[in-house]
Amino acid sequence: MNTPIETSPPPPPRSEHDHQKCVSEAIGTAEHLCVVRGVQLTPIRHQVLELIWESHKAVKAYELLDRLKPLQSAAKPATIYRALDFLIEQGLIHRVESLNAFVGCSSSGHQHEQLLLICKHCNEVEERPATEVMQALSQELDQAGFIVHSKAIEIHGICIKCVALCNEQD
Amino acid sequence: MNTPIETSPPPPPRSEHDHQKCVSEAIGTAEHLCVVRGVQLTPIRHQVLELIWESHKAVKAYELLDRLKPLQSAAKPATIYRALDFLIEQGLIHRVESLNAFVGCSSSGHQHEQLLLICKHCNEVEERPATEVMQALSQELDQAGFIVHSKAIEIHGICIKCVALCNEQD
DNA sequence: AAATCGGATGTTATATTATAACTCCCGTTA
DNA sequence: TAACGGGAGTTATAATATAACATCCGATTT
Repeated sequence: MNTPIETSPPPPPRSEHDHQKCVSEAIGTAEHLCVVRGVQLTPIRHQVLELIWESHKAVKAYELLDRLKPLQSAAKPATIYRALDFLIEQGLIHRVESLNAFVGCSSSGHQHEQLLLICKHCNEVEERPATEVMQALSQELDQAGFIVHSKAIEIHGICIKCVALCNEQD
Repeated sequence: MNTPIETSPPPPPRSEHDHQKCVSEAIGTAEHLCVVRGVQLTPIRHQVLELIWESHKAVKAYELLDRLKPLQSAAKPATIYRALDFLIEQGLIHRVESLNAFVGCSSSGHQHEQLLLICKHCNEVEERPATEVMQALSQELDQAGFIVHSKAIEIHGICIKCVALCNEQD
């Protein structure tokens, strides 16, 4: 019982998941949402979103700038920050406040406010809807009489993939 | 039945609470903890802590620097950042990640990780232990197999005191 | 076609936040 | 006294972010 050679896709390089799928879903959703909302996912914004989605790691603005320059030779800090502002407004990326960095949002259409689990080892950021946490949080905020505009819930530590690999302390 | 003049303290300026009590408790706790832990709450560190405790607002590092200079003419950015690093390490202040700012911690002795409710109107920061939220969060993180090092839970909005005052949008 | 308008981008400059690296001082200890 | 270690002084610079104004370009109106 051999695996059929002709249909098996090449495995993703160093990771266990099909990252192309992550990217195409995210970009596809973004394109769709922007059409629906009547806003422009311009070439620059599209490129920045793609650069962010090259990995699940949080990326710095100036790192994005360096990576954008080969594609947009006129790119300056304002170029990046404007694109980031747009992508955040549209809920297509998260700003990771505790890192001054940015990461793609997997649930752009749905609720945007999630737990972010930030791994110090691999630097990847995992989003979790964490409905029970959010529910308890809503209750707490109601009790406090606090009118919420936005939430940043950022947990730093070691992700499950890295826990296995790293037994030295961080 | 007149109030006894000789014992009534002057009311705190624009606020409903006895802020001197906040300050003296915080400073007292800090002094005590530093002795217990065998670390030095040096004059500079003490002054920075006092400056932070002048209000419940989140304060910027360079704003603290400006306010420290009259007391420590040699103060430079490093002076402030070293003091802030120390105070954070000792759990005496919070760094508000989403503002790049700092605020006193009211529960220095106890658990340090709390909800921070950050009012956009008055800029004050309220800490809340929010045990139910924290419990749900612990469960969520256990389920995710994530080893926690630190948490930042920051909610932006309008606090209950300001909701009454401000009906224009923010 | 010309005028105009708004959104996006180009461009220059600068503000804000934070750290590196090296020195000095001072009190403790070997 | 010498060595050490923590705290602070000092200089320089890195990293992050925004302001302000000019230009371009496509859509709409005149």
